[in-house]
Amino acid sequence: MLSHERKTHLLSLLDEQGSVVAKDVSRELGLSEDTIRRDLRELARDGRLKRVHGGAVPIAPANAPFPGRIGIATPEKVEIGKRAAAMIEPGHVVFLDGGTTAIQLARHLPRHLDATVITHSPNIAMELLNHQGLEVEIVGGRLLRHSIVTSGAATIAWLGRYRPDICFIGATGLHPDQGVTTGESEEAEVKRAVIEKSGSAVILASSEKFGAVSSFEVARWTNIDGLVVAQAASRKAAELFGHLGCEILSTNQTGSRR
Amino acid sequence: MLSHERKTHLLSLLDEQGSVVAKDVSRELGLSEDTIRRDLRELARDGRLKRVHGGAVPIAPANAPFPGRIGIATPEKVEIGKRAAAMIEPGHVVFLDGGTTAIQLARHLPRHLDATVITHSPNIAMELLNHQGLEVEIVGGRLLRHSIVTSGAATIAWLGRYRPDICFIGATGLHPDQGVTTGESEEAEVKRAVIEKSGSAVILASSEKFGAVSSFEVARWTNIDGLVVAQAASRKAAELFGHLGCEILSTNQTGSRR
DNA sequence: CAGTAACGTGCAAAAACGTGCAGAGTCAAG
DNA sequence: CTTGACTCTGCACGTTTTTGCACGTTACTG
Repeated sequence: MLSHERKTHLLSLLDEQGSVVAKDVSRELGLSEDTIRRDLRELARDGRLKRVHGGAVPIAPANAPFPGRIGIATPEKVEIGKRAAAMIEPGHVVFLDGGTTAIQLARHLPRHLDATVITHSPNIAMELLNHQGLEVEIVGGRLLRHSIVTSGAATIAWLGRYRPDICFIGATGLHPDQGVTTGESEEAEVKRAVIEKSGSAVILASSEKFGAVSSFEVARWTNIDGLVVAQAASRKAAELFGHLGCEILSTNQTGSRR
Repeated sequence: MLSHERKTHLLSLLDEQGSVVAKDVSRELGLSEDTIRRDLRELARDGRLKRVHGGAVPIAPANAPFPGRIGIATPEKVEIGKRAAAMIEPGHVVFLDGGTTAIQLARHLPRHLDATVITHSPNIAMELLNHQGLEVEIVGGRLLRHSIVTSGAATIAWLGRYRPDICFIGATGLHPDQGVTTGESEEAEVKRAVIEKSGSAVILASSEKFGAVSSFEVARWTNIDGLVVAQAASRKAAELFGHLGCEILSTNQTGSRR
């Protein structure tokens, strides 16, 4: 790994998570802390970040009023996003739901992937501007402020035109008996419609949602093909959802094939 | 293998992966590291890449300034945006074009204005998230990277559903005889469609566009109702466009209301 | 105020580097 | 066909950069 790659990695971590911890990065990359510290020192000398005890923080701490950046990226969401991104193959037509985990997916798509992404989130669309090879299709409609997605009758009608190969859906409740649920009625309708049209449906599943039930049903388990979970949560996921007929996908498991 | 082939290969690797490691490439191609290093050195001398210890990285580091943030806000665009924002009244249904000037308009909308904004730019939509009173409607379609708006047949079809009270349109050419023009064919079609559906059409007119002609016609002057210009450019605007039947609007002039 | 974690510096091994050089291949003139 | 100039490639060798470890110092934590 080149020193330059490391520095880029550090800066992007800083961008995604708001801070970096030298120890964590050294473990993640399999390098000594000294090396990471040296990199951080040099980046700090160049004014690219601010060095603090234990790691580093962005140079201008209060520079993120832009709402597109909201939604803190927990390591778990980053991991799930990365794993899900690896499922997308060249030529695929993919639907991407809104939400912080989906943003991580978008962020970790290979930079030159040749595929089509359909999304109803302007947030996701903006995130994908950097990906040259990608064709991006936006589903219009009334914008829901809270979740930064479009919804409503217009959105549903428009969705009827698409038949994605695969869709990646977020949810706020994942319960063995109650199925996949979310907290907003309109959003639930959109998710339902997407899942129905898609060749396969994959849920982006943070462990905090395990066992939870929200008010509006998105799908029964029989309609879900896969569940992307973090490595640390894969055992719990297998216990809860393993018998429901959907594949549990996490890093280094169940086929690491891209 | 020819030296030229190798160099092409190196550059494409760089493009795909964001960096190349001399050792890896030498192994991959079955050549000595010296040869690869020589190639890299020459490519670096020609300014095609940047040499670093261990390999090379792209010349313009992929520091990808978040595209939503780019779009320099010149004082003139800010002034035009402010002036145009003042034209929007409670209850209005407004169409907002994409572009840097339109972003300024969005940014200067009263924070609690009770109105509806229709836009085909995810950029604008994100900008409007902060405006609590606003209803935001996104027009879907294929995303044009360069201008950050949707376009294409789907967008045009979708537009058919709206009848905005007023639309604010950007353009790259404003010529007394040649009318309003822009540099992208698909975009021009969208702008045409919007103007046709709108109760009144207003152009956001930076003075740099005065007298310019781009390749694709957006509208004739007879279809344009207003031209928002900066104070400093208002005299020139009056000379050029005053006789064409559209109102020239700038701060402190021509009735600051509506 | 004591214990722990993080820090910086010096140092040595390893990796990568640049340069000079020799062998192999190419090409055109003789 | 031969010869000489030229280029490309890989190797040798000395130099520079990077990296991890050791060790003494500094900064947090309770």
